[in-house]
Amino acid sequence: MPELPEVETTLRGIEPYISGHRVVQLRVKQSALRWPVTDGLDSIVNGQLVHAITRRAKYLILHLDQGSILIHLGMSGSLRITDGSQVWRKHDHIQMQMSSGFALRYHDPRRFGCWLWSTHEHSQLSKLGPEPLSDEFDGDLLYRLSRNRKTAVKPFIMNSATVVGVGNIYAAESLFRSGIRPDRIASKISIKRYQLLAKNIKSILSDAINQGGTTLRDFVNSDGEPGYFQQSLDVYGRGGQPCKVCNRNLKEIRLGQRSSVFCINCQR
DNA sequence: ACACTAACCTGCAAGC
DNA sequence: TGCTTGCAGGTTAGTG
Repeated sequence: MPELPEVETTLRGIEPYISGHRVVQLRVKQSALRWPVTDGLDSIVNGQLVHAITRRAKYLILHLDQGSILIHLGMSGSLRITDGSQVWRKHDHIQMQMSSGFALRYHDPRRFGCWLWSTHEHSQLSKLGPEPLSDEFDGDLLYRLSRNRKTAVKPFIMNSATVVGVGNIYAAESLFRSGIRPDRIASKISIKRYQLLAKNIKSILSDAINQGGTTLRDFVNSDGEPGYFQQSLDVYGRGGQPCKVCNRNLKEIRLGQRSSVFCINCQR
């Protein structure tokens, strides 16, 4: 589920219940995630105040008195707020009980996410490119970084060293809206087209964040998964179906082991 | 430095 | 009905 808009929406949903409150208890039922949950995390964080929650790329960072917890939702993770007394569902792996009476529950069937403690900057964050919604990210940057790159443009924009937060869904959608084939070689795209692409990445991501906000009101004791696909997708998941613009059937290929759907007529 | 693959893990849908 | 196969929103470790 989690692309950047979902992570941002999760941050906004949980923030009021966690930030400014103290950790009373942390329970880890399953520590085998992408990396093992930091050993002894319970005793480390117990009693510490959560000062703030921030997001970097698709990571959430809980800032505590002595350090921070780096959380990633992987492919299937989710966070929700409970009153701390709810039964543990299958794949509920971690619960952080706060002094407020609310608790943060981490659910992740595929266990590709992480919960890591560090007293310094987390190493996972050290080589990340700019945030897509920041001024630092623009078409000029894409053009500059793409010189001499022989990779296809889709994996190029999904590479977190280029720009963070562009996952498979939004990569496909922003390339469609920009009229660029996903398999076009990155170095062969003009600066003008990269400017259009950067603009579309920004608008698609911020639209999705705004939509996520409307579908995620019920972060407390909610059973449903965070609303995700409310928006209409033009190409993602629509291989073989007609293009919404020209009606030709959309083509599906694989790039870097990821399915990539596009219109051979609208995207060049 | 770059490009590409395999790997982590479970659930689900499609095909036989 | 049941088994097998392939694929799924992400990221990194390893290979050439």
